[in-house]
Amino acid sequence: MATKSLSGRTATIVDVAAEANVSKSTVSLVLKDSPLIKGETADRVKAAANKLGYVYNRKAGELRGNSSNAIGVVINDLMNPFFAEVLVGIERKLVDAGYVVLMAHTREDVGLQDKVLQSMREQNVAGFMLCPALNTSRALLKTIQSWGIPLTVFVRDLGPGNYDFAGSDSEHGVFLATTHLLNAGHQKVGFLGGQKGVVFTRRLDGYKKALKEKGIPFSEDLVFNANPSRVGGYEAMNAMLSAGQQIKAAVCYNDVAAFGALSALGEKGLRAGSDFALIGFDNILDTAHSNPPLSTIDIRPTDLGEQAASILLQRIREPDAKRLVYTATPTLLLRQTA
Amino acid sequence: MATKSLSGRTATIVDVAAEANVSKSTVSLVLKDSPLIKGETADRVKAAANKLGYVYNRKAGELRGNSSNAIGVVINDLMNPFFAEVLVGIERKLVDAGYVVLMAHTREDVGLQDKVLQSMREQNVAGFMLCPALNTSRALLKTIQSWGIPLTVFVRDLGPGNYDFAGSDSEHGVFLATTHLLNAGHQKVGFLGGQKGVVFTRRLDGYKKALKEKGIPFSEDLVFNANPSRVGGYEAMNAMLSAGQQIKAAVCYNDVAAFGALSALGEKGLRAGSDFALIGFDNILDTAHSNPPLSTIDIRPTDLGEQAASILLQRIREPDAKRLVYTATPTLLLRQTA
DNA sequence: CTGAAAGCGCTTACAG
DNA sequence: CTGAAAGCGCTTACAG
Repeated sequence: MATKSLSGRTATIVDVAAEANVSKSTVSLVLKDSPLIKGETADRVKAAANKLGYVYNRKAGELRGNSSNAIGVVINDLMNPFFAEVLVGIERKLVDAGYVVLMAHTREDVGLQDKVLQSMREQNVAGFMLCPALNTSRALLKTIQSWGIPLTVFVRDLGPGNYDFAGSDSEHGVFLATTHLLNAGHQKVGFLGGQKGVVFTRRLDGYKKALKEKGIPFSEDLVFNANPSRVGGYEAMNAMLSAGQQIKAAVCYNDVAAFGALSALGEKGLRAGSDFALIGFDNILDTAHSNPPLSTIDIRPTDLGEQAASILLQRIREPDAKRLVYTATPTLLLRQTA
Repeated sequence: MATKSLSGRTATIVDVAAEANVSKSTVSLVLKDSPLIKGETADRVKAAANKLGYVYNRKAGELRGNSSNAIGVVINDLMNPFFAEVLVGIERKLVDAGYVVLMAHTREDVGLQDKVLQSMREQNVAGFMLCPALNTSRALLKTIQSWGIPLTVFVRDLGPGNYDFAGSDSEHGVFLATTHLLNAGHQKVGFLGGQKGVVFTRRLDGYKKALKEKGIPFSEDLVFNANPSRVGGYEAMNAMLSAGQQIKAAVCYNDVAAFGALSALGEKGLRAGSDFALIGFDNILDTAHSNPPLSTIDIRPTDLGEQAASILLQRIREPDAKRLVYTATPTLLLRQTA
């Protein structure tokens, strides 16, 4: 029996062809459900493949056809739930479309980022989804583009230029949050957390714009920088509280910083919502059941991931389409902290 | 010039060979820094490769050599920070070892899980890292083993059997937490969150064991099942509070459920630590700055991920080594909620 | 120390 | 409707 002859070796289309008494071209055609092969033959081939435990060798197929079904996704801060949620959206969309995701986590290390990008290139990915590490040089854009592999940048942009991008309207989001706090009668609204990068600048711009519209001068003294993390938010809130400025309201760089702030507030016996008004940014899942539930700017993280992936898929289909962009419209979501 | 002749096409070792006036075998050898080729020749080849913008085609190399540098990692609940942290550990270890990770998220969908596993198999992965979806059949183990691809299961085991595994001592962890609460003088200690699967059973066993050691009878009435999520924890705590049982202490299935519980407590004006004693499980990053900071059972999630990856790497090196297991020793980490 | 040759497992025109 | 043949870009004995 043909089965015996394999002896350990994994079956190939040649084995299947022999077992089914057809040529390997026929097997190849059957595997992709080509209408060229008549039903009876196809059935025979499938039975043979089954019998031999044949597994398609995608590597060989792709080498020959010069195709690829892998997408390289690079994320920098998976410890932040926001990015985990975005990744879930990306993965879902990509897998639904028949792709497979090559994932890399670079923890803001530009050198590592270069390395994984290069590695993904060697793997011959069909496209890149990149959320650039904090100090990424704009030159990276040209480099990747010169490789001729579709790219969509997400969340953090790389400055002006002709590249596909999916993100949110940071400026408008913070504008909404700040305006809400100002309208609620707070004279001094602080800005808490975050410190560098394009996103920070945009968010601070939204804050400034809201102040300006109310005729309130911007003051650096109300801005408390910190890592966009829980610890960062915690420290920034402590700094804010001990600055002797009587600040009673703040908009946060992101939800995770807001959580840290909530912790600092609680430690001082203060309750967000009554003693201090706080608004986050992102609307990660955790915000719905934090203590207390956080008011935030909703940019639907998972949906953002799906949209970003959709852009890449469209770019792959239409390499010459003009610039593709998705900007999540932020929405003010009031819960209990403001 | 050779460069011109490529015209769009991407350079191969044949092009590099022509440019450097050597054979393609020599180029191949130079690319892997073989000592067989003398320095001068190697330099010439490298210069040529550089000049042509040559990119190694790993797919072709692996096809020929029947090797693979991709590891398939399947996660089920990336929205839970615990798994995100484990994934970070896995990814770090694997990338350090020169591998690339093919990641899939199956959101507890057994059908999807089968599909992605199959897809990864076609990609010819060098190994699998699997955290099985909740209702995974034990038969999956045999299936994957029959494929002859190294596998390490992590966090959720698949029952008794001869397979590599990395997890934590759930029973002992919950035992420590329960005992601590009991020793603190709490008569009624509740068990909050979680509801099915091997991990749940183990954790509940630890709870029972602690009670037994103190001569306290186990009562189903103190167990409040719920999804191992924030909402779940929130609802379970509400049920616990309104059960009219005067429960003042509880150990939680995991940190995320504990966060939900914290939220429910806060809503009722209760402060964990003084009004209610609460202990989580996992020690995810968020616990250090929750409101208030959560006492928990530390199993070092990222480290767990690294250990799990190490096991797979070792299995790849030594296919015939005997069963490899890592069990994180849980440690009681007291912060402010207990 | 380097080259010629065979082959990894597929796909894709091209015949018939 | 199916088969024979060439080739995707590498690697690896084998000569020399």
